[in-house]
Amino acid sequence: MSRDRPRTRAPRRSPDERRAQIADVARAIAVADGLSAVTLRAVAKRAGVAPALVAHYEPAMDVLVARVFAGIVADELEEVAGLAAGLAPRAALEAIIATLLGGARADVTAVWVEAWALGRRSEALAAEVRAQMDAWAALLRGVIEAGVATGDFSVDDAGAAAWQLLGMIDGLGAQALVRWGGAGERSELLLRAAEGMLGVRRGG
Amino acid sequence: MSRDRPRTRAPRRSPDERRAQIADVARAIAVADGLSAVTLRAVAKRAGVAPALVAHYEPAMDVLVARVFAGIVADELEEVAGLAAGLAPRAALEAIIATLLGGARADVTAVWVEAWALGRRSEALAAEVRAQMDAWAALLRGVIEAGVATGDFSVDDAGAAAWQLLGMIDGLGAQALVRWGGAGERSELLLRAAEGMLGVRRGG
DNA sequence: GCTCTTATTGATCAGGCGATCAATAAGTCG
DNA sequence: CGACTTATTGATCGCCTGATCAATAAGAGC
Repeated sequence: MSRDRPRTRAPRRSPDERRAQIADVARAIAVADGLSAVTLRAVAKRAGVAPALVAHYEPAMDVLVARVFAGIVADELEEVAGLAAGLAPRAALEAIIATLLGGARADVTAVWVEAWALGRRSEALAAEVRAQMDAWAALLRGVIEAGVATGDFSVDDAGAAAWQLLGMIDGLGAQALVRWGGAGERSELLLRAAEGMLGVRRGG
Repeated sequence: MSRDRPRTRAPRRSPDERRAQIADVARAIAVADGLSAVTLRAVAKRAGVAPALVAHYEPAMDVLVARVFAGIVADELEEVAGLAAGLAPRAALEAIIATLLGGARADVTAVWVEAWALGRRSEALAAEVRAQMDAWAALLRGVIEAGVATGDFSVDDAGAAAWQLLGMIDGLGAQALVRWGGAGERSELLLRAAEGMLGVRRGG
């Protein structure tokens, strides 16, 4: 009951354990309340530890924030990549779009938007944002190139198309944070737009 | 040279003048350094006035921030609407996309992204974001409906398509903040995507 | 059980934020 | 010229942020 106020000194842990705990706590805060809620004191409080200890393990908070962002986003990428792995290009495209716009991912999208905004003032975060965008674009480019190879897609520059598709996905996801038409309708329309961009033969 | 430190009391102005000056200064700060840089003290400093005076005219800073956001975005909307006013649906679509993604609008896009993020913590701003998104969607819906009427476009739900298109534009604009392929290529691909979504007969 | 390494902490600094209020001074009106 | 309205200010409060450092105590190894 009175456990939340740390009257007692936090139990001594190995640096690795403590580091891991801090990372976990920071991530939980980011998902729940946004990247900007990942502060020295918030992390310390939730970890049941003095603020100075967090500062000890994380000498610069913006680096921690950048790492938290990277972790969240990379996990989602991995999940989606696994999902699309065995599928044919058209099916993979559909699966990716449906998954990302399916709703229930609003928290990750919020993290993206906030990272974009905060990245203007944190070089560490900005660099990580660029890296994660690269990774996503690479995934999409792979799918598009596969589709070009099979003849499903017809596009000159797969890399450019991948960036474009990524932008469209991000934009619609962000929009969903504020206003939602039905999720089904959203992915349906985006799929048609993507097909138009990728030169899919309609009804194929 | 030493004018930036206001050794002397600011000249007395009529409330309307002062209000207008504060609004102007706040807007300039937002465009240059982002919405989150619009603080009581920053506005006061740049206006050459004591912080308390700004607080006097703007009892709640988040309301000022929301108003600044609305002003910036509404002006852009008006500009683009005027641009598309006389054009046929296809040409209007092209003009809107080319203008918004043409580059040189990175500052406005940054304001959008930041408003999205900050809106999570400022109800005043969130409401304004919703209102401005509504206005943009209405503009796009008008163009789409006109296109459907002329037979240029073929789409079931013009409203849904408008939201979708808006999301795509926002996403690509935001993406351009971080990474840019050529601007020309960007609008070209988006146009194709939009055509796919709107059911444009290719080569028409 | 004693020693010694080190994980942990309290205190504190320097800075930023929004907001409030009595005091001041600049004009305006009689 | 004097009185009065009010635009403007300085001082201050309370809260937040990241960061630093000497002091403390927990636990491992001998």
